[in-house]
Amino acid sequence: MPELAEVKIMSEYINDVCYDRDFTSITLSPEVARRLPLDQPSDLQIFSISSKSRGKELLLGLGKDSTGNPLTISIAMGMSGNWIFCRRDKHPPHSHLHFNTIDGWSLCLVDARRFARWRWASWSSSRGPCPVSEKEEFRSNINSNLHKPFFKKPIHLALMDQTYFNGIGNYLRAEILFKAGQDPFELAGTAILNNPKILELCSTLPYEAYLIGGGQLKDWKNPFQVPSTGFSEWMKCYGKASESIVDRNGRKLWYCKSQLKPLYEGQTP
DNA sequence: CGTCCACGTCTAC
DNA sequence: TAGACCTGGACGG
Repeated sequence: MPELAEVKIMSEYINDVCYDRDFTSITLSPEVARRLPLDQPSDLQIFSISSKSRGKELLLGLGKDSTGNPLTISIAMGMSGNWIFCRRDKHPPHSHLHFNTIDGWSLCLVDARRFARWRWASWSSSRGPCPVSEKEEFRSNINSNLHKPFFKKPIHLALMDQTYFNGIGNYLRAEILFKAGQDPFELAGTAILNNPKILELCSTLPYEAYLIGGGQLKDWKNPFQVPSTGFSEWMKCYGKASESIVDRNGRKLWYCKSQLKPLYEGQTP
């Protein structure tokens, strides 16, 4: 579920609810304990929690270990992951990772489909810069690599690749291509060179989605419980467009032929 | 009841 | 480049 906007909202939620809290333990549900262990360092008795996001990746900071090294957990939220801060005796269904305070509260990762992943690590080296919080690095990372074979794939596939487009997912892909008037089947390198709107929208659209409270489509709900009314109107293409195909990776690509620049009219996949 | 579908990665032929 | 990994909601019979 969550793409850049939703992960950024979650990160701010975590900072909000964990501010000035003391945590003492990390616990896992039996469903995930074997597959995704997260052993608590023996010298980690009392810790704080702070959060950052970078594209679709979330990084929890738990202070430093006894030798001064920062303790961080890298988390990917999968399709249905979200966070809730609640009493320790009132964990909601499907809460699989819990950070427990000394006074009976828990920060819970709730994830019905269990696609979320976590590990003791810093930022993943396989993900590129964040198009929103590291806009210039995001752009230069792409512009300085445009000659590489990676950019010979169609733009609709390149946009889903987290090594360059960290944070872009299926609904943002559809909205970016649509609002850029971009033929989804043009090769990524030439599309990016000829249509500056693409990279610009990679930054502005996730930020817009963030400002209106995220994409509250199905199971994902803004943990701040902000009444989000505008999202279905903000979304112009995903789930609405006249055309869709299943892409090479099995994801549904939504696009609208009538919005393409004249150059591309009449062309077919 | 059943089938299809979902905002994402992973790993294994 | 399929599948594997999962649950639940929508919708059809």
